Amino acid sequence: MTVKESYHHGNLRQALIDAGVALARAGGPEAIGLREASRRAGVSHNAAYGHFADRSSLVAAVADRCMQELGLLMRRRTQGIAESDPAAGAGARLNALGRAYVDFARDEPGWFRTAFGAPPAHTAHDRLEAAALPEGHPFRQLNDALDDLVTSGVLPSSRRPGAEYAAWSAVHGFAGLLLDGPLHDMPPSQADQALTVVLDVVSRGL
Amino acid sequence: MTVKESYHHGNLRQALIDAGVALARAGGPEAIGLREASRRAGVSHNAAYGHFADRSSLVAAVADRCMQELGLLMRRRTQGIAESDPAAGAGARLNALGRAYVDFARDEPGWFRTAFGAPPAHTAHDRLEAAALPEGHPFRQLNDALDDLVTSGVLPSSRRPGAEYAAWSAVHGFAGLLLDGPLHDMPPSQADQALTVVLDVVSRGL
DNA sequence: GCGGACATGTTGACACTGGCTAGATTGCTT
DNA sequence: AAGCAATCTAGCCAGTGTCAACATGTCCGC
Repeated sequence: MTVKESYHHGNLRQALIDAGVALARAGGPEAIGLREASRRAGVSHNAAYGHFADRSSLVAAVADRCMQELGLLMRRRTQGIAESDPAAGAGARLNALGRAYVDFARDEPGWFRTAFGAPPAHTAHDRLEAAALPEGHPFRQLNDALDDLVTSGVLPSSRRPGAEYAAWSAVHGFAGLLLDGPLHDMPPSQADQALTVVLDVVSRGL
Repeated sequence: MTVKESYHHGNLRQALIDAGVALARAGGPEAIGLREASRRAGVSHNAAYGHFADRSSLVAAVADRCMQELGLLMRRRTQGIAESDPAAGAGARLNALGRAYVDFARDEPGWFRTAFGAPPAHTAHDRLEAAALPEGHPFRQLNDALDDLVTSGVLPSSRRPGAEYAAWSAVHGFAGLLLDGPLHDMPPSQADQALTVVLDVVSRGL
C-alpha cells in the first residue's frame, strides 16, 4: 500500500533515478534529461523539479548509482579469489580489480562515462579519505587490496603511499582511451593484450 | 587583401573553428555551439552549415586543434632536454612528456576534455599506427620517447611492445581523475606528489 | 569587357527538443 | 475544513537542424 500508482506516487525520486540510469546506460550522461526521465516515470515533465533542483542534480544521483554498479562488479570479480598463498591471493585480487574496472567500462560505457563524467555528489569533496567512502566504493576496494599487498609482504610499506593513485590512474586511463579516446576501435583481443601489459607494468612498478 | 571583411569573408571555416576553440577552452566540448560560433564569427547561424554538416563535425575539427595544442606543449617541454648521458636524457624526456600531459589537462581543462571527449576525426580509425600519425601528435611523441629508451639501452626491447599503452594510460588516467573524477579538488601540491608517484611507478614498471 | 554560372552568405521562418518558471490543482493528513 | 506537499497545465527561452528565396562576389567563356 505504501507505493501506490495514485496521484502522489510516493517514490517519484527513485523512479526518476531509475529512468535516468536506463538513459545513462544507453547514451551516457548527456542522454539523461529531466523531461525524458519524467516521461518514463509516467509523470509530467515538471514534477521532477520537486525532487531535483535541476538536471545536474539528477545526473549526480544517477552517477552515484553508476559508481555503485562498478563497485558491485569489482566485488563480484574478487570475492571468489582465495589462493593458498596470501601474497599470490592479494596480487590476483588487485589484478582482478583492474580487469573488472576496464570490463565495466567496455560492457557499460554509458554507466562508466556517467560515473566519472561529472564532479561526484557526495564523495571526495575535501580529500577523498578512503575510510570515509561508502562500503564497497571502488576506490575503497582498491585501497583494501593494496593494504593486503602490504600485509602479505609483497609491497614494502614505504611504497604504499600514493600507490592507489598509480594503480587507479592506469586502469582509468586505459578505460578512457578505449572508450572515448584514440584507442576507440581497438579490437577486443588486442585490447586484452594491451591491458595485460598495463597491469603488468603496474604490479612490477608498485 | 586576401582575407577581406567583405561579404564572403573567405575563410569562414577557420573562423568558426577559432571561435569553437575559444568556446571549448572556456567550457569544454558541450560549450561548442554552431549558433554561438557563428555569432562570434560575425555571421548568420545558417552560414555554418555550408562548412560543417552538423555540430559534431565542428566539434571534431575543434578537437583536432586541441590535440595539436597538447602536442605543442609536449614538444616545448621536451625540446630543451639533452643530458650528457643519453639514457638519462631519454628517461627525463619521457618524464617531461608525462608532466606536460597532466599540466595541459590542469591548465586547459576545456581543451583537454574536448581533445578526448569525442571519437577523433582523422586519427586512429583502423589501428593507431604511430607512423601514420601527423608529425607532433602526442601519441607519436610518446612512441618516439619510448624508442629512445630502447636505443639508449634503458628499456629492453622485449618490454617495448605495449609500453606505449601503459605509459599513456597512466598519465591519461591521472589527468582524467583530476579533472572530472574523484580527485577533482585535490590541492595542486598534493597532485604534484601523486603524479610523481605515478610517473615513478611507470618508469620502474616498464 | 560582358554575361551568365556558381559558391558563399543572408534573412526569415519552422518543427522539434530540452531546461526552467509560475500559478493553479489535487489529494492526503490533521 | 485547513494546510501542505506533490503534481499538473501552460508558457518562456535557447539550441539544433532544415527549408526557401534572395543578395553578392568570383570566375570563365565568349
